[in-house]
Amino acid sequence: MHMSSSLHPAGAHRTTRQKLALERMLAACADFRSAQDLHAQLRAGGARVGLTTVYNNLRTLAERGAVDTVLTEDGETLYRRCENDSHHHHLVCRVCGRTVEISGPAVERWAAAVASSEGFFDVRHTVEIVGTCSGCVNSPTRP
Amino acid sequence: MHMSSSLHPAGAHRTTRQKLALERMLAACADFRSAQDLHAQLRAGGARVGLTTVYNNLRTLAERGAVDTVLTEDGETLYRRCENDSHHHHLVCRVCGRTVEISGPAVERWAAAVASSEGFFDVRHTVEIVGTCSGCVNSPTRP
DNA sequence: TTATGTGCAAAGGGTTTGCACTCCG
DNA sequence: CGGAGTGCAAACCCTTTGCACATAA
Repeated sequence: MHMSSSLHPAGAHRTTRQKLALERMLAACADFRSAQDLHAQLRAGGARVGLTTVYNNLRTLAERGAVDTVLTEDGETLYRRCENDSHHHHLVCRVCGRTVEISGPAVERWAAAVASSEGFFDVRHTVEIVGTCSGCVNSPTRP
Repeated sequence: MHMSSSLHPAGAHRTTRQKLALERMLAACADFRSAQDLHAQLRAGGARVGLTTVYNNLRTLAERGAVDTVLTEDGETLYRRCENDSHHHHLVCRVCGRTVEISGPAVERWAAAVASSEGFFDVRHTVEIVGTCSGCVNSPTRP
């Protein structure tokens, strides 16, 4: 049995109107957005896209590592395009949502060291830092 | 209007069979457990407790800071009694759930430094490290 | 006694799945 | 054409809420 005919290379991806719209939307957004949010904006912008499709594509993009995901405490997943292929973390403003991508070789090393000293293998870690950004400290109202 | 009569001090807490059972269960568990899980174990142990009550009490305990909570990627909240009042993080085995409390002055300093260099204030952070513990690396089946 | 606590049943809310239809390649 | 992609509706799953009943103080 031939595993894959020359017609369909391993990860065949079709270009569809919906995918393009979603990718354009992601490219235009600076912060993390929920799937529902992105869908609503797409609809508002006149794009005919289903919520399921948005979920499907976001999941795919996330698996592929093309978008970052963050979990909110109320069980929502937020997505944002990576502007940086390498491993990194986020510093998020709790008021305006402004996000800064940060990388810290120090933490990476620390996490790996701690884990291996406890005899753990195949280690992954997540780090989220939230604070109030300078712009929001002085203005009590949301921008 | 008198805000509170002398009969009922601000945070009145009643001691009930259910609360005691839950607290005993938490005291006996070393790792993070889901509400459903704790409820199932209570039932299995013969305790007559409702799922709603478990949720109610866990929420209260968490607000009070008596238990730590962790969010899984599939939207579940896991609870565990705090055995350590100070700030710390967790190293969790993805197979058996074994948890090690870790503290890392290095990360704390790093997080604080990164945040302030970006002009953020009132910073909080979360760190979760997951890996496969030594006991689970060699045994493909779950304990 | 009485209001706090309990717990069943049902609603909520984000996400996934079933499945027939669409349309890219 | 043929199968990847789409999207409605319904299922899922964890969690919360409504409300009548139980019970600690």
